[in-house]
Amino acid sequence: MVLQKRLEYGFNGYQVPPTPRAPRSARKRVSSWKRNEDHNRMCAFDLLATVAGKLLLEVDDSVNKISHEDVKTVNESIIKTENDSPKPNVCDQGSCNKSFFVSEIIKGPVTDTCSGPASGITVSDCKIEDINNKQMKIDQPKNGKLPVVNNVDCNLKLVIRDDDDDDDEKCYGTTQPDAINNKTFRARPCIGDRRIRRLSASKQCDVYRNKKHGYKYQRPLRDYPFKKRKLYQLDNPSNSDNKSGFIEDGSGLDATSQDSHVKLKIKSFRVPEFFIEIPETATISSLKRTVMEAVTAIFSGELHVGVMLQGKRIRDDDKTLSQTGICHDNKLDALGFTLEPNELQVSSFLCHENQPLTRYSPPQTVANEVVFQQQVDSPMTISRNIKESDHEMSMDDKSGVDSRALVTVPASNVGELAVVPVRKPKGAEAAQRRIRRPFSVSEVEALVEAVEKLGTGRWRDVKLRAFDDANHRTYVDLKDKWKTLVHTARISPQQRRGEPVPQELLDRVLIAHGYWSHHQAKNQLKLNHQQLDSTQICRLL
DNA sequence: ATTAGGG
DNA sequence: CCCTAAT
Repeated sequence: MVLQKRLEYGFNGYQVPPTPRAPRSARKRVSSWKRNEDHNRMCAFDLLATVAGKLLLEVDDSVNKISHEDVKTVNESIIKTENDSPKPNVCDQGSCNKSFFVSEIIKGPVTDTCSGPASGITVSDCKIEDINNKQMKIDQPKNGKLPVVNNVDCNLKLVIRDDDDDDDEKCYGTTQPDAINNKTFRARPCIGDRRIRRLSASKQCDVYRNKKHGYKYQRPLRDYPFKKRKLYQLDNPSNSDNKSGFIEDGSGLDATSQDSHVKLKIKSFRVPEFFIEIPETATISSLKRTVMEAVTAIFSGELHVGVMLQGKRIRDDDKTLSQTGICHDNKLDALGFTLEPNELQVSSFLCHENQPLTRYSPPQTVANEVVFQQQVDSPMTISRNIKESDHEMSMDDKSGVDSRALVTVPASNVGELAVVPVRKPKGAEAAQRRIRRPFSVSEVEALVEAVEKLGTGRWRDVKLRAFDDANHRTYVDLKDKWKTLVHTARISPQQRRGEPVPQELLDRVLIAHGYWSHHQAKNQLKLNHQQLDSTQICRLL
């Protein structure tokens, strides 16, 4: 179709670094994530392009014909200019999964739920509003050539917090556009056993006129790569009243809370790049509208959110946040342990056109994807200042309910759009490797101390003694760490890597190791003697 | 569920 | 950290 021809969408902007790093061992598991997911998916940008194309249908047909050649030229120019592949395709190289990203997490104290398996993070109730509180006035494109809009940057702010109950209601009620869109952006309160709280989103699109090719948005280069933000604790419910919906810092937050929820703040939701064609005679407002609609399309269906931590894909929905290192560990804190701030990235949003809040249950999909979906009535209504809505991340799921069954994608549209963000079952999908969390010196100290007392054969006790509250440290971990500690203590300091462990501790390690090795040997002898004795006794009898 | 070790 | 045989 002509339309398709005219639609050129590219993606050569920033790309999230490949999640799977070089495998560390021969037993490496290739991240099946990408492999499994990308294939049958239409990337969000495809959809955007499609939507944009539909918008263009509104333009007089004759106009389209007239401008066809120009458009072609424009696209080619762009390709050339951007030094991209001849046919920029967002979905190539599986990059479409990385088209969006959100980062910034607010880490809050966690206790009770840390011990339980978590089903993941659920996000919903998304609102999109013009960050500048401006009402979008859109004019219909008239006629003329078709400029190209590319590099549309969208920034969204998502806030996930554990504020209790009805805050969102308040929020929704306070603003006008929300009253209208309330339903629109309302997602289901629950996805499986995950409870959904609120999420705030805002978005802004900016466009500038490209001298030759029409309108082109230019993303600030300084924004690339996306900034990394540190975690900070947040525990002030009043923040939910923050009109802006943003928490700028963690000051004044209660870090002592025994609350077991993690505060997650998502900021800077960016669409690296995509192309939209509009008539060159389009007005600024019409351009805005087109862009808005295209972007809106992302939210018109469902969004699939991938969670990444420290650049690694978190695939196991049942992994608690603490296990992934997101949680704040009070005990460790009390011990003076320092947990590295973790960065959480939520990425890979896919949308499905014309899929308003429908859901079906693909038996074997999206095991590890957080899904939030929403419905958009009219792009026109999407604007205004930022609203907030929180989402609770429920980690107290023990039901074993398969959250995968809650993924949302109308089967009917699956084939049509080929966008099914469905992950192949691929048998028992290998569990994701845990996030590496190097032992801090204080942890090592605690470990040494415990081992000195308990010996090297009672790792469960060691765990209970010194790492009872460190959910991410299993007794196997402790055993492994001891193993490496012993090794570290034996090699020359020059060969050691990572955070240097005080020699004093290493000395203690060697001492304890020697001592307990002896001990164990002695015990073994004892046992052997006892066995012999009993055997002899039996014989005698 | 733990332990113990190799990978 | 992972994987697992052996307890």
